[in-house]
Amino acid sequence: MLTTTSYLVLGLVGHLGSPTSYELKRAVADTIGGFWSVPHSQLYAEPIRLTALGMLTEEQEQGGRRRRTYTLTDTGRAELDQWLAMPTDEGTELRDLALLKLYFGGQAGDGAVQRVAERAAEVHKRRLAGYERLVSSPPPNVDLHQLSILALAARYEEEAVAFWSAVAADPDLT
Amino acid sequence: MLTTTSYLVLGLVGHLGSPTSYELKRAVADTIGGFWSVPHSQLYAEPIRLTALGMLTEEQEQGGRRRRTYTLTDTGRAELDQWLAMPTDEGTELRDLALLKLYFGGQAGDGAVQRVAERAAEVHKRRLAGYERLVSSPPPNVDLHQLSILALAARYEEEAVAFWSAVAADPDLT
DNA sequence: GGGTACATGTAATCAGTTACATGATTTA
DNA sequence: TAAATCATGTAACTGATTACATGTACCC
Repeated sequence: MLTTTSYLVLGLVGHLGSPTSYELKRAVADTIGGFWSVPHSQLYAEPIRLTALGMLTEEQEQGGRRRRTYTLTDTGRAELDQWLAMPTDEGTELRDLALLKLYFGGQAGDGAVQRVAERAAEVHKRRLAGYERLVSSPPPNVDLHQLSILALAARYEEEAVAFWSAVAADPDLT
Repeated sequence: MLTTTSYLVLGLVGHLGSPTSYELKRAVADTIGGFWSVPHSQLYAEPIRLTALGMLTEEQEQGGRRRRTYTLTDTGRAELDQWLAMPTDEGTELRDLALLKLYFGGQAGDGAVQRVAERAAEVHKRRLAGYERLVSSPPPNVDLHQLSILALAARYEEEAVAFWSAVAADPDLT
């Protein structure tokens, strides 16, 4: 019934207190987005569903932008708690278009693998720099668990930079 | 128009020659699944779409299981080539339910983070073992690009094991 | 005061998920 | 020959994607 997106929203609302959809969007873009992305339209649609289910309450501004702010209900809090406490057997899915292209690299034309690899190396360098900036000067209301995740993500990005640099240097992996 | 799933199917059909949907399913489960999963129903539905678009041809067995085998058309091959040659700006998304739960660990009840971490450590140990087995004795028709990806995935799994073990040992990260 | 970027949402379409269902092989 | 598992598919529903659209604030 509830999807992962639902729990993500419940968790964020719990963490942020009484955010608007736009604030959810910002929070996702800043941090979670790296390992669980959600398009912003979902961050408008999902709170509405959750409100209908009694997991959130909605309060709308009168006048101005007429923004809606959401807060957890006791039901929503209980649902979130129970989900957080349940271990999962799913591992990590390294969803990555460039890896998918490399996977089929044997079928690619001349130079294709190298060009893909060069771009991927750049992308991961940028992300790595971003994470390092975040870890060294974290925004307010980022806690230790969240920081540790950023550190793990940063380590992955390091691996990825090394990996793609090697592929770019020797696209046929001889 | 074409989705990533489309290209995944085109790539697999190109790689395997003339697979059935079931063979696509096996190929995904064995290797790609770790970094780009697709439910099996899509591996039945998508080739039908691609056939309608003229990118695949379908041949159906008479009698027996009446399986359908697919092969690339020239159009399909061209579409795949062009996609493979195009670099992408998207990075890796580390889609991981356990990380998401840990992200909200500050809101979780007593012992929840630890239990999630213990399970996650086990899951990643198993995956690591699986990748190592694959790398040391790869199945036939796995090429060098694919092997290198498995090696990268294995390195991530090592990181993950270390990460989750540390969290399990000290859930509050003091 | 006009442009530009930020902020806030809605609508249509369709891929993806989930569940169901049954046929073919193997094995005990 | 019964049970279990592998293999092959279909159907319904809905969440996710994509595109559009407009309002508000800020800056030059």
